Amino acid sequence: MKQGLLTDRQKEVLRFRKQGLTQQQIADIIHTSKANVCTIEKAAYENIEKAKETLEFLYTLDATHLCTIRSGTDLFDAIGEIYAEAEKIHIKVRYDSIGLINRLKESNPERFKGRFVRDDVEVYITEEGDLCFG
Amino acid sequence: MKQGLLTDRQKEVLRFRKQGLTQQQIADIIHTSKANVCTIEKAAYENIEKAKETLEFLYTLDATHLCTIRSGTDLFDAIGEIYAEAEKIHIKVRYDSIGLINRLKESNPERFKGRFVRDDVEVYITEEGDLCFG
DNA sequence: GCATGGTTAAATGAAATGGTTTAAGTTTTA
DNA sequence: TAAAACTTAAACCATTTCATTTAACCATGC
Repeated sequence: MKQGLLTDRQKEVLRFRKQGLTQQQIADIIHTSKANVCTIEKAAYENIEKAKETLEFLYTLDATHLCTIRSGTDLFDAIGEIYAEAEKIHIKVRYDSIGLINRLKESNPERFKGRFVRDDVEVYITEEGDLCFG
Repeated sequence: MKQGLLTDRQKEVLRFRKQGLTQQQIADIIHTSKANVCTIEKAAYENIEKAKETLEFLYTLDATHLCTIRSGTDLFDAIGEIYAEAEKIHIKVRYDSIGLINRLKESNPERFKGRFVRDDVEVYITEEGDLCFG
């Protein structure tokens, strides 16, 4: 059965990985080679990427591009920029500073290092003031 | 090119639809039958569903199930329940009431009708107090 | 050096997906 | 009610995807 993008095999491997098993250990359990476990895991992450990109497209469908937060930017400067840009187009952002930082961080936790942005972040906003990040 | 789950064809159709065109109008523009536009559009929504399910799986991988908000529940009762359940397992929710309602609503806007929940919503929480909805 | 953990490339077969047509159905609405 | 809008089913073919194997390749740590 395949509910979602991930195959049963891929979910199985991800779960074992989450438990801290090595690829070799997993290979032994599911009776295949570690190379295969590696490729299955890799395919899983590619599928997850695709899923994220798909939903991002959805956002851009009814949201307009607000601004780009450049890599290296301080988080607090970033939210300042977001508020400023939103004001320019007369949309009130639906989040306070704290909420905004939380939204940013949870959109893709790996993208932040402490107070700094690691990669460029595209910011979209809906007419209702909801934010999406790409 | 296919960046994400949706094919170029599918994105094209979704964009035209967002502009309010009928399937027949789109069919004329892209030189095919309206039946085909229908199936393309349908496939697009199936892919979007898959994308959502995929990310939901990711959440459940490192989040634990907190509670189920039953269809018909008042939103304000729902957030009360969420706070109560989180307290039981000694996790502090990372959102205030307003932020929590926003998170809920944007997780799947069609699922809410005014102050009420239309379909059951599964609530997951991470150790850090982040919430996900399934 | 050599065991361990991880990654990569090439090849293969089975399964699925995507776009298409044709043709038969609903539902909506003017 | 009749036209317009939308949905569904069946069949076709080309392309892609998945899991798999084998065999090689980089690190790291002892």
